Amino acid sequence: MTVREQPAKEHRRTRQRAAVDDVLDETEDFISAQELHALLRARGAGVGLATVYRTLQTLADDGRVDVLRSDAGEAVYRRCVREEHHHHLVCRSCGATVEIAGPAVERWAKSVADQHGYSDVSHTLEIFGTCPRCAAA
Amino acid sequence: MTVREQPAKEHRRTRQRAAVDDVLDETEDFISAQELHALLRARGAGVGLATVYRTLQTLADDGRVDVLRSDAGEAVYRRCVREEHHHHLVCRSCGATVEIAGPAVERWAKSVADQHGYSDVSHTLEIFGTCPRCAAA
DNA sequence: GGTGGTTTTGACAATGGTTGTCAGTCTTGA
DNA sequence: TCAAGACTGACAACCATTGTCAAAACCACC
Repeated sequence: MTVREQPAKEHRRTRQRAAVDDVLDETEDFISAQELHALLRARGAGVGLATVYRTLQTLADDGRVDVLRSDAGEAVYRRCVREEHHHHLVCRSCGATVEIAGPAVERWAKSVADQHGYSDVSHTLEIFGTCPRCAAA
Repeated sequence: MTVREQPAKEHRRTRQRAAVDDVLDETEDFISAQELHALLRARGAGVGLATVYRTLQTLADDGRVDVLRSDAGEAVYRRCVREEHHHHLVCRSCGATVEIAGPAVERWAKSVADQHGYSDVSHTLEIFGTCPRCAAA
């Protein structure tokens, strides 16, 4: 039983928030505020950068998006989904990405956490390497 | 945690690096570069901020300190307890950290990368949860 | 103890993600 | 329709971190 039950205040529906929502709906992976802003600008739905940040913060506060920190320290966001997550094998050089399922790793992480009495467990795992094409070049 | 396979180059021994080392030795928890810099200044052993950053980066590259990202996105450092590559089980609430060795995961990551032809492989893996003490509170 | 070639340092500028500001705009309930 | 006030956007401010480069420190090697 969690104690934090903020009754998610009502917010006004605006064009900008709808636009951010749309992008989040279409985006499977974590996305940074900067990327989201660039995407919106590219598709013509201009939304101020500050507004993107504020909207994401609000969504995060309401528990409607997950927030992580990328390796570079950038905050990245993703629509909260309860579905099984997957990991990524990313090319360091060209960014080519392969999605990876690792049920064994999930179980391992869970059991390690259990052994130490940690509850409410989540984890992050990314694999980096050089893809065949970049290795050949 | 990120895997690195750089063969720890030799570095010169300087007053500044010794000072940073001392602080790390005395510090149980993760500490930010800014905090470390302030500490050094406070105790009279003035070390430039850029130098603190460089020293920590070097130590991290050599695998002699662990690097994490605080919730605020700040990079935080701690003397490595284990020599080999390892991961962390971190309490979301209080930051309590347990170091984890996962040889099976290392092998798994390697084999997944191999299957897709990726070379020069590294990976990051962190487990987050609520530690027993915070869960009780 | 000198000496020279490197490495390291530190002050400062630059970068880049994120947040603060505030006048003007838009949404909503009445 | 109308007023209250929530929301927006352009821009400045913040701040951790990195880049720069001349000066200082270090470490073989004389």
